Amino acid sequence: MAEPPRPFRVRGVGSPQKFGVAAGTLRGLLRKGCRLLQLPLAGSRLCLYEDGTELTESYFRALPPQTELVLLGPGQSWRGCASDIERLLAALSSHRDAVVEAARKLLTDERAPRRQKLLADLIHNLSENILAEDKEDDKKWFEGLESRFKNKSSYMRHSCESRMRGYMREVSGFISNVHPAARDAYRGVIDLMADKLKSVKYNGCYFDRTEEEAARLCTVEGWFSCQGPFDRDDCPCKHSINPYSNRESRILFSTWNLDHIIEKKRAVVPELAEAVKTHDGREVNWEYFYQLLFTLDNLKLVHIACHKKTTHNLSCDKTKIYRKRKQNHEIS
DNA sequence: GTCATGTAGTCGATCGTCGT
DNA sequence: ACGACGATCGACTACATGAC
Repeated sequence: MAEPPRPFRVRGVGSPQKFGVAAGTLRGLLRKGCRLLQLPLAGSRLCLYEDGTELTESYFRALPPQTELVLLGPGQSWRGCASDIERLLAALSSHRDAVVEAARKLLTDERAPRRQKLLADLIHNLSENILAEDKEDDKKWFEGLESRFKNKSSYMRHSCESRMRGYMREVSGFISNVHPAARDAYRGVIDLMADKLKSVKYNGCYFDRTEEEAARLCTVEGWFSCQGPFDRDDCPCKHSINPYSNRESRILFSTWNLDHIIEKKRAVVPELAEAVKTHDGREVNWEYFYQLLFTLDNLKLVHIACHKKTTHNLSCDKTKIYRKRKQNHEIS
């Protein structure tokens, strides 16, 4: 029985131009592709654009429609698009200073906003100094910051710490909304959480690229990836940023948010207030609330476009609000 | 408009370290 | 012991966007 034709995107090695080609079999697709790109059928193969895997008939049948493919003529090879990008980057960076200078010259006379943006983005991308860490090696990065900051990582740490302190402040500020009879208990929980926060240095490690891998949110070079909206597993736009790269990225990074999956103000803090009020002799599991408020268990780093300020409609896990009763007595 | 979600920055008090 | 200095930290201000 003949397979129904499915559409694919086919390009050659030499040019990025893509053609829409439909076929039901690998053989059929190859034939049409060769005609389009004027390649001999003998010795030509098709492979995945993404990683260069050569197609077999059975692999072909499993491909989703619109998969991007590269048609290889005899003797040609394709190692995947990564090599494409890397070739481009290598070509650019070997003439980096010259390219930047040329782009700057063009930009001074450029009036069209679209071209202005392209040039500015190019300059921006090429004038990064990602690896520089200390102030003397990248003075521009520190412009506008307090003089006490001497290296990039310590500033990034500070910015994370101050976010955490802000959360803590908000928890403390809620005490006026706590039932008067429960305020002492609430204060007790605040103190425990504050001590814990202090002992882990306000989780400043999340933004610090010099931290060990398990502790930081970024790569060792300082790249952060958007973790996507609270109700998704990934970022649909693949947002990423390296605030260590230049001053502009540093400033831009401040618009990225640590978003509480279970919302701090709508859910966690009110639940904590309720828990200390109606504990019925049970011990409030402050560590659970600590996790929700201050740790990556409940925090996602998101690009502002992935920050949904709408109600999340998530509530705390009722089974974790109180400590489990002790099964056996402690021996002192 | 108000309140919620976030953010950065300034100011001043306090703490800790270092050198005299 | 004392002062200088930087780091730390809370209180405060100001800003943006979204929901209602």
